[in-house]
Amino acid sequence: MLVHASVKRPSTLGILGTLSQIHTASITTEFTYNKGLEIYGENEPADYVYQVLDGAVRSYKLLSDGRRQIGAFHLVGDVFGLENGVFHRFTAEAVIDTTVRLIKRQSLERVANADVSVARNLLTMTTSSLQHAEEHMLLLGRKSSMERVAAFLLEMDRRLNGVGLVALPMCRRDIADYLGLTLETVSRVLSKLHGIGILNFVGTNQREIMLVDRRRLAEMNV
Amino acid sequence: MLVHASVKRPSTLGILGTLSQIHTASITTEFTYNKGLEIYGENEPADYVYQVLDGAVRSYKLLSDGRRQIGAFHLVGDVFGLENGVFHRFTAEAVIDTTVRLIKRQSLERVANADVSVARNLLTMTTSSLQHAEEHMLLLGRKSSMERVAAFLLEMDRRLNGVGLVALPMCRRDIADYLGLTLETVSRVLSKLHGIGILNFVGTNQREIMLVDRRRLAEMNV
DNA sequence: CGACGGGTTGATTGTCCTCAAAGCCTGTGG
DNA sequence: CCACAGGCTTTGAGGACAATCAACCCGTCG
Repeated sequence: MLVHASVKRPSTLGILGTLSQIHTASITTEFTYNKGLEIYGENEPADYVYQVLDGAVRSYKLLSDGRRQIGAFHLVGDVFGLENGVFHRFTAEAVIDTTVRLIKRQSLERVANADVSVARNLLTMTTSSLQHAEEHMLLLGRKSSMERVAAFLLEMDRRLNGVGLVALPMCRRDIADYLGLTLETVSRVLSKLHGIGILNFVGTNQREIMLVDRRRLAEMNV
Repeated sequence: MLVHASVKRPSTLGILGTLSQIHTASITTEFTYNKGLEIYGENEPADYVYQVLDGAVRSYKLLSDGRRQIGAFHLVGDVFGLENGVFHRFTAEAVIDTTVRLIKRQSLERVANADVSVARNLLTMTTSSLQHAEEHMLLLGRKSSMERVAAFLLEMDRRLNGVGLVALPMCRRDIADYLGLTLETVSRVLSKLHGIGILNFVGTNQREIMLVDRRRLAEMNV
């Protein structure tokens, strides 16, 4: 695997496209990370805020013995690395080859201090991260392996257009570390869901999943 | 148990005492909830924001079959119910008799729209909730029962003044639902920690805990 | 006193983890 | 074109940790 990151064309878009209020000359840059590359590390200075243009990113924390908890996957369009603080609280890595747009945190803060609507936008994005984390605590604390996987598939379906055909960018281990399970358990549950006719595997690798019966899947998600 | 809530003296303090920027005439009110009383329910309109003046509050979500995940305990000084949205995402209940200060969400938003420093304060509070949730995902997803209880005791010690004597306001079931365990497991782990000389039970009920060896406790928290 | 809420402890069960092996696909190099 | 290595996934067997079910204890309060 190639292990390097390449700078692409700089641009002067509204901040991360999402904070469209800012049409001042805030310079944003594009950057491509190869699969597996670290974008930033936990406790590193949070100098930039990112948006996924193509690909997928995992944000995770590690325990000292290597146990990993993925807090979120960031898909196309998602903003991540917005810490509202000096340091990153997660490590972020490219799940597959991934292109991001980035902007200096300082530029963002400068504008937010002057413009209330931008500040409110930062608050909205932070709140939606919080909401996701709150739902995920419920999943991690109280749901069975079956319920976790069902919730995961429905979340991915929703976020990847919701057409019932889910092309997962991440491997079983990533899914497991997101759901607080082992990769074997994830694999077993998926096999079981396949066995009872709720999903089918499409194509050659096992990452493309057709949700045959989303109603029944939703029922498993309590 | 008495089941009623009583209004106390209204006051015109800076918003919740915490958002001290607001010395406008934003009316705040005090209110007392008896032990076990609901302060607001999940999905109810979020008309007020609260601050604990005395007592303790639990915020939780329920699954349809009654499984409960407590997302946070709110202790004296903490602000809660700040949803930045129209609806509450948790149910909040008084763990013990609890007095809160409250302010209308609308007043808060009105000021935040005019004053960037207030908006930034809302963002800071939301960010610190997010940070707590992120740490808690790691705990719920990847830590053993021993590690969870150790983390809990250290968190409570820190938030209740950090003198090593922890007077827990909540019962074992609340702790369990916060840590993603059963009350029996919590009890067993506490007994074990007592057995190996890390903590002592003080007084007649089992809620007052002396942390004899915080260093060793911290080591269990990975 | 007796009921009740809260806590501890014991016995057993069950879910998920661990360890292990094998299959499949991709890419690489002869 | 084939052989082979490596990454990823599945599947099986056995084990461990926490859940479940149950009994009992202790204070408090009516």
